[in-house]
Amino acid sequence: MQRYNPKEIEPKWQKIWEDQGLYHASEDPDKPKKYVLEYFPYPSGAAMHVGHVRNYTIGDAVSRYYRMQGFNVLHPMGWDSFGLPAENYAIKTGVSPRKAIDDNTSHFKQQLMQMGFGYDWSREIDSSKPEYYRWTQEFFLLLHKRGLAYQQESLQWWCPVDKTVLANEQVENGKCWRCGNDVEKKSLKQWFFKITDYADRLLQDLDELDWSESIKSMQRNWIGRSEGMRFKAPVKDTELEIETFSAHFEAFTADTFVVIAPDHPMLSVLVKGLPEEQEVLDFSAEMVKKRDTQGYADEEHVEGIFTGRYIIDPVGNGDLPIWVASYALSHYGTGIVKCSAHDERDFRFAKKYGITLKPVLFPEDPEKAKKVKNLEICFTDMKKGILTSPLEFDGKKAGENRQQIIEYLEGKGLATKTVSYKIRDWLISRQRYWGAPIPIIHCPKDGAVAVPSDQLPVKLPEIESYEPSGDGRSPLARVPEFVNTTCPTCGGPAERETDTMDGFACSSWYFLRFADPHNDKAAFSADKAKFWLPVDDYIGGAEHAVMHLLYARFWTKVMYDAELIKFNEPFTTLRNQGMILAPDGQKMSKSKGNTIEPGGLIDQGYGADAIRLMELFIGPWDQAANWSVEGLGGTYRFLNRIWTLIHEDMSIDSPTILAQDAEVLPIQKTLNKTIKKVTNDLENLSFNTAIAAMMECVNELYKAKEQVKFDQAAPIWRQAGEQLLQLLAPFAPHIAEELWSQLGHTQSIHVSQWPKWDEKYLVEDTITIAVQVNGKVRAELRLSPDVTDKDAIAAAKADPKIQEYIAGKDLKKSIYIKGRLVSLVV
RNA sequence: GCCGCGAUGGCGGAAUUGGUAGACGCGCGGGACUCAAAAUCCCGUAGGGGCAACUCUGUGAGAGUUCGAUUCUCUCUCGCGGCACCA
Repeated sequence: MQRYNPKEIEPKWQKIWEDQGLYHASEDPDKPKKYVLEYFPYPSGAAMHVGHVRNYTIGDAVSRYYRMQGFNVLHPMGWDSFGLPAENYAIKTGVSPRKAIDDNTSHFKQQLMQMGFGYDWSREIDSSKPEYYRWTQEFFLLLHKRGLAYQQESLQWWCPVDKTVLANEQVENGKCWRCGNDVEKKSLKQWFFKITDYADRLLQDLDELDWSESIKSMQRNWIGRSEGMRFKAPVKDTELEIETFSAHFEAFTADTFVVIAPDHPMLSVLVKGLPEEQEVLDFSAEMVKKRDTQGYADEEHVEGIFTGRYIIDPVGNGDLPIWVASYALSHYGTGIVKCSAHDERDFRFAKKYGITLKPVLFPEDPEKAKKVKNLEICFTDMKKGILTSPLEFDGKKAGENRQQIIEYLEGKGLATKTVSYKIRDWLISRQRYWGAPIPIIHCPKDGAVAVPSDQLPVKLPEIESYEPSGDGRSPLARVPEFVNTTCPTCGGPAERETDTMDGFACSSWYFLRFADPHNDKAAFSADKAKFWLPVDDYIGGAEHAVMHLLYARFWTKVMYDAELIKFNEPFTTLRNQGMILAPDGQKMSKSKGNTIEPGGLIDQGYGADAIRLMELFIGPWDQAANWSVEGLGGTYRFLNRIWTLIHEDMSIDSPTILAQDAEVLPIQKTLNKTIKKVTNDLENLSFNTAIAAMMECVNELYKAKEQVKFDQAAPIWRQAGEQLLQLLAPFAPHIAEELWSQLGHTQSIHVSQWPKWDEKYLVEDTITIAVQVNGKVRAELRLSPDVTDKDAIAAAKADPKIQEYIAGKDLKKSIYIKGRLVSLVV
């Protein structure tokens, strides 16, 4: 007998599928479409490990299932290939990023192919090719034209190792997200995208999306919308006016001082001419430096200095001193806050510097209230706290009167309702070589001028040295042929922008390019985009929760506003697969030396199919799991059992007519039960239980093999084998295809029609009903499924075991739950 | 601190969403085949008690709702992920 040998059959079918173009998608209007997408990977030099593979396995299983269900499936793959690693590698080795990326790409592609993933490779894209980034530049121009791209000189996070600026979200705990080194602040003129203009829509539209709660919550958190009141106040003895923002304004009459951020642009104006001017500015600069380098991690350590100025409080709390405080943030709200005894930080700050506090909000508990009054404790509960001031709200719960307080303040013209956000504009300038050049020309006469669309792409020149200049300009600044050009407006001499775009710009629209990857007239045709998009199933890791997923949503909305597309969210459903950890429960990493690569497992003989099954069988796909080599042995054994079952027992030349015979009924039941279970589980993405159901089916067929007279059962036997293979096909495509062809099929199993179950095989003549007495199961009955309530209860009461428990007692209650149990209460 | 998710045998996990807890797999124990091993196949496997039929306990902890709770409500403990001086 021929043994199951994945090493032989897997490469064979991979080649046949690719040669036949099995996964080529085309715009067929007769079939409903499904667009299944996994985030396009960065082709790094490191090998793919079993953790990465899970992501692609999910997408592949889903897309194969959809195809067999009759959908027109688009399942593409490409390369997110701009970015720092290739450039840093070039600096180290002298190998050009282009070459490094090309080498890595072919290696990565080969790894994907040996797993048998069904991608439409005719749609392969590469974000660092001019054919692609030409359109990334086009979208820059679109944002620029719509007033959403602007340049600004400002203090920016600067990574001294990567020698480039970073967006907010790319700074993690004061460290660079890429290299992990401490970041600094540097003043530079940079390009931004105005994502803040879309903050409200990005927030609101989240509600409609079929995304995991945790990702939605991360985005909400990141956008950080809070409603509050904005107070305007004149600065005493000056012509100046300041504005403060407060989301917890209910106890506004308690305000006794004001704090301003040490890096607030207004600070220098505020203290101008005062005797303490220099002292305040020096101290503030010191605080900013301290905060940026080491931070005020310890909450006890707040610092500050009195500015020498006061505001005249608009709500009548008198003259309030203005302090510079280390905890005030210049970029949140207005950067200036009115402070009171009802905020932990304000309270601590005031105590430290001996500033007056005046509580007006108290807890119900009189003991506690006394402590609040004596300033022993800080009370901040704006929901449950009771106000004593102003008079109109005396004795009322702050939480229940928030709206009334807003109306009160607005009615008296004391403050205006405002919304504040945490999200800041997206910084896209990179002082690096390996990115899409920003298509702008700086003209001494006309300023920053957009490169006309017909002059795109602004091509990345080939250079010799990739070393950043260190002065804050990209290596492109050293290429005169690139820099020197003429102004598109006046024709005079001008210079090109030397910054390149953040890699997240490329990934903010790549899902659209897959719809029309070879179009050289436009980024995509409206028709093709309309046909394929939005993405139906987007599958990826949670690491993209705020950056990529927020930026892509932003660009989509901009394109929608520009009427380039008809949808306004790019990803209808988002699935975040759980991480695969090393067997010891740690994250897999090269440095820890605990990575497990599918290539190695394939070489050992397990085969891609067993690995794919294990990726999904190991647990719910969205939960983390530890990789288990023993477990892989289990899925491999399962495939062997299927091989034996079909190869040995079924590949006989038997008629495919369905036998109706009492002997084959158990097989019919097993089969139809499994089809139903696997189909429903796939709809719910319960891959692990779908695989368990197939294992169960195989076990039952093994038993049936012993019991049933083989000859008589042959036709149903064959049908069982074929349908089982079809169920297996999305998970283990190679073995399913091989056995399918051995059974005599000439067309691929992957374009065969998904089997349907027949309910008639699933109805039972008798069912098992549990009988509970006082909530405990005491007996089991075999009854007809359509037994009436009355009969079921009567049968239960008549059961001798039940009699033992209920004899001579009052029956208080009797319940029959159809098909499940009888519950008796005595 | 805030937000989100979770806790079930020796292990990964299942349970039709309120209805017989532990499917399926791993591991372990026993058996068959074999001169032997591997591979394969079959049986057993939550814990305690009993020769047994059987019986008691059991889904992180405690309360509650219910005829009935792994599932719903509240309080707490622990773990994972995210954000964090956000006024």
